[in-house]
Amino acid sequence: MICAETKSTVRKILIDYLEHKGHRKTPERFAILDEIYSQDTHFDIETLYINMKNKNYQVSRATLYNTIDLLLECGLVIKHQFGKNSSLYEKAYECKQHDHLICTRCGKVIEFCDPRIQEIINSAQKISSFTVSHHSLYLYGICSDCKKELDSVDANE
Amino acid sequence: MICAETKSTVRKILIDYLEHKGHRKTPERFAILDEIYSQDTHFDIETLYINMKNKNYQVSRATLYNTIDLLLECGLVIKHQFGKNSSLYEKAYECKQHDHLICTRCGKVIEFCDPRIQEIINSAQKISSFTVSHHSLYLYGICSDCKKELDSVDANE
DNA sequence: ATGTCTGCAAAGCTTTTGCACTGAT
DNA sequence: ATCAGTGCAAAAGCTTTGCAGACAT
Repeated sequence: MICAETKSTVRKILIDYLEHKGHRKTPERFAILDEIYSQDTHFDIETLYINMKNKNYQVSRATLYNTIDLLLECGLVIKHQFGKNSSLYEKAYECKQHDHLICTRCGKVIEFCDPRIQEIINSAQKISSFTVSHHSLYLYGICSDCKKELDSVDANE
Repeated sequence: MICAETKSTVRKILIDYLEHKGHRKTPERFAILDEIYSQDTHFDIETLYINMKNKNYQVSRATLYNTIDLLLECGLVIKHQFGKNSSLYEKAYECKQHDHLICTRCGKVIEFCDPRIQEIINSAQKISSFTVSHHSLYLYGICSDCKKELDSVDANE
């Protein structure tokens, strides 16, 4: 799932960040980081909570939220809101940059890559004088499976 | 704020949609549509609720949520989740296509346009066999004002 | 030893749901 | 006259907060 090198690199990033900010290096924070980097898909807080509980590493939801905030700040995690109620998160280091196609009917999420997005970001930064740290491109639509189902519903009307 | 022509066009779109789906043409639905199209910025449900209450047109939150769902389905409204807790909405007809730069520190939102996004959508549709109806591109970063503040904080450390 | 971080439970917010009533068809 | 749609209030779900105790420094 995750190579040892990535694991030690992200730990180092977190350590540097915590030291720079004067935060404590608690075991919970590293356990949460490890768990997140063992995930290969988007996850929500509840799933993370259950997964860690199942592995007999119990942390409270409050700590998960606190720690996720830290990881967001140091760029090790990205937060998404795909239009469902709960936020989804995703590890951010050494993940190939990708964007998301979301089916508005069944909720399916497909990832895709397009280097042209970087050109858009460069232009926008110049115009706005923002410093862009990350982005999310969501394309909402209907997936091919749902399209078929909708067509057959229409046919029955 | 809104020209008479746009107002009558979006009403017509809603009427067509309601008739096609066999839904009733209730006064609440048109009042909500009008109120949304008199907004010029992103809004949340609570703001919409308060605004309509202040104009002595009282509708329940439940009806607002129900109606917004209909308007989303017929493409007259777009839903955003900028990373705050509550969803933000925006009218969708005859709005110039635009995307969003979001300051992760102060929450400021700036809109920008880039036609190259359409090329990306076209490619993604081909590859995934999705039918994309709309999209949201969020660029997260630090705005120039916050950058100044952060620099002065760093200087004091 | 100190003060930050954690865990727990309660509170807060947004959104959804159940039910009786209203009104568009 | 029907039954979809509305309003209200309660419930549900996600996230934050307050406080006592634990532990990294």
